[in-house]
Amino acid sequence: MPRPSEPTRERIVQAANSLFYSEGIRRVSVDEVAAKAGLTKRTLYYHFKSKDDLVAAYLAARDQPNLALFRKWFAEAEGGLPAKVDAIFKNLARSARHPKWKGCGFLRTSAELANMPGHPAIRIGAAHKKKFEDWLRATFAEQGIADPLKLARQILLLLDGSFAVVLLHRDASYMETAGEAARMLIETAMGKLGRRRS
Amino acid sequence: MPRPSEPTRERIVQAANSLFYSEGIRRVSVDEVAAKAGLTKRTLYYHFKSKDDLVAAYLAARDQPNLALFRKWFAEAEGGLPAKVDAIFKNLARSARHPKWKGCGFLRTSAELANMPGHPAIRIGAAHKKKFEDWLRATFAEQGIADPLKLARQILLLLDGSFAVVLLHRDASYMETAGEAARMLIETAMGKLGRRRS
DNA sequence: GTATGTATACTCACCAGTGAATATACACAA
DNA sequence: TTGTGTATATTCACTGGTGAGTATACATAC
Repeated sequence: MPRPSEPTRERIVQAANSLFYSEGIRRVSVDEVAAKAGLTKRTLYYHFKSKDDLVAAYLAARDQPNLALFRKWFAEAEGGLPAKVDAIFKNLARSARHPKWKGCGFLRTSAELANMPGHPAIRIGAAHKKKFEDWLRATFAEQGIADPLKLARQILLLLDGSFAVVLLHRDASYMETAGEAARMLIETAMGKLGRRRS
Repeated sequence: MPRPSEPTRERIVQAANSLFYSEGIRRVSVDEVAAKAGLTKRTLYYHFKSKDDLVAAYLAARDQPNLALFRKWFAEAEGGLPAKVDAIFKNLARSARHPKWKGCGFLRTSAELANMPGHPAIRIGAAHKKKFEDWLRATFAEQGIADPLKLARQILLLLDGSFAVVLLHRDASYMETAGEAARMLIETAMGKLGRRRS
């Protein structure tokens, strides 16, 4: 059946997403992706010019939904800035307890491609993290925080650290530890910590 | 020439270390490791029973030296606890600027093997991080910090976060940002922050 | 009747692991 | 001191399997 066109491409990307994310890009063959999408490899190569191209599409497809989720968790949380950021880590901890969770697709791809610094997939990952950092920075700036970029980067470090550590230890409680640290850094930056000790 | 025995095994592990670290365990073939070590694949398989076994040996060989380096940087740094921990991040930033630097071998391997949670290589990586965390915790406990484990985990998160982020962005300045965050968390835990704002 | 898709069936390269044979060093015996 | 056995160490040549990418042909829609 010809003529599905865009739906077909979409189906391939979804199959790639599912397989690449859960098993890694090197371990999964193009044939497997094609089979999962319900078509042959040759058809897949009609829609994508190479496996690298497919990998890039896989990551590009994760960009927006991931960011949207973070923004949603932030927006829906009760409380001030520290609590709203903390909510991101709490929600992430919940996700991380699902057995199919395998860390951050962008970071894992960058780890697999560490010997190819200019690879398109890495640029997509870097852009993704940059967008998250930018959003945090803008949010902190709105709240009048003195060095919003620095704080945004610190939160990003805690976030990506918890992806890595939780993946290694399979212990989602590290996400909550990261959230607490984030809270504390934000509170400090907001100058709310003078009242802590006596 | 028989009779080198241990030196030979050592040479293989060093070749594996160099190749696996710089290109990833999946991308490097056993033949390549053997060639780099100056012998044939069959000889390599005399010393190691499988590629997985070789990967495990590669990581096991990185465990002690890595930890020793962190302890050395800590010990040699001037100043109090925050400054000594910060020194680890500063030194790491210096390492990370070398072009051959490719992040943390343990984390990258765990990212490549994310679909095999029980893999020996992952257990070695997890044990390595645990050792680092334990050392930090003990150090903080000696200084009378209230919740030394929590603080140790927060530092670990910043450390591993900076590995991941610097690898992705190829921007070592994130290491220094992580160091600042670590400093701040330690100072807060030491109760030295009350004097900051009027 | 030409664009767009899709499938069958291939090529060529690579790769983990093995079979069978060989070379060396050392122990002990003659 | 010279021979001989045995564990150690190494090689060459191979197998079975997989993987990325392609040549060619066929089908459908407009």
